[in-house]
Amino acid sequence: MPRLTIGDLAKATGTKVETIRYYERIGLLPEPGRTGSNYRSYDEEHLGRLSFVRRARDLGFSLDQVRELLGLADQTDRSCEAVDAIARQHLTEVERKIVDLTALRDELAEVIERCNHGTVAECRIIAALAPVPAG
Amino acid sequence: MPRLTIGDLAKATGTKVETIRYYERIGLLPEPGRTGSNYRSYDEEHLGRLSFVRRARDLGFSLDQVRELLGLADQTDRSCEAVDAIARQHLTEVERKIVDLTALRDELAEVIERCNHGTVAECRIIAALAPVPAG
DNA sequence: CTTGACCCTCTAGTGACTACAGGGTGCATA
DNA sequence: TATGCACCCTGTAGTCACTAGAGGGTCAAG
Repeated sequence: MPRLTIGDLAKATGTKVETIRYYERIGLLPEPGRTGSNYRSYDEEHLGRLSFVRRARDLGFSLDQVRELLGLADQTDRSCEAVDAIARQHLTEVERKIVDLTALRDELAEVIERCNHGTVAECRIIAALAPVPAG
Repeated sequence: MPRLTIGDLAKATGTKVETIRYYERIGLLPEPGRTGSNYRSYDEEHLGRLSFVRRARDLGFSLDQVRELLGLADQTDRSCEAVDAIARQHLTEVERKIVDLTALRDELAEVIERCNHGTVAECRIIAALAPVPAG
């Protein structure tokens, strides 16, 4: 089994070294063994676990959700109901964010559209923000 | 001119009291006068300024952007080019976020779709995260 | 034997708040 | 007059998910 330094692991997973140490500190990744000179020493299992974390993060799961998913992934003969629930909850959140941002975009676009490129005093963007016409 | 306590201002703008103090601390709002018992005392101008900040925040501008917009709003006879630029830049960011989140939603939905509600070992959601089939 | 790339720990910073802890003030009510 | 409650004050620390830096040790190549 080949041994990896933290830098190797970082390269293999597209993670910064500091982030790996951070994940270890918060208990998301297990403490690896150490070499004689106190360097962290990883194997394939660590690589798999970190890859899991990164893929889940790329899908927008929070670290708490990733922690839960990791815990569930180990209990292979349980029903995957809980996994499904976490994923669906996350999907709902993402969909809500899209709705919110879309409304925001429309409002912003409208405000910008109205700008006649004159002075600040006449600016519709500022007017849209200010509660009174600067009296 | 009616005087407002920080609580009045909070109610009038839908802002938490702590947030108003925070805005003052970071120099986004001017330090108000104080009463004999050291309570902050606000007037209509403070109300206008905080309303401006909140509307800009609701439109998703960062505090740094709000600071810039506030500075620009005071120079009424300048061209509103800079205002327009900030707003357009923000719009671009919002649009990029929508694109990213939409791609994310599609990927998540696909992963969830494939879940056959069996055991964790067979779970397609976990499989989509794990790099190897748990060998 | 020195240079440079890597590794270590520990601390503090980011954005935009939020939440205490530990006090003081003001007003109404019994 | 006491007391209770809602409000105000300062200051500090917590949130999330990292990121950056200080100040040092290790290792391989030339």
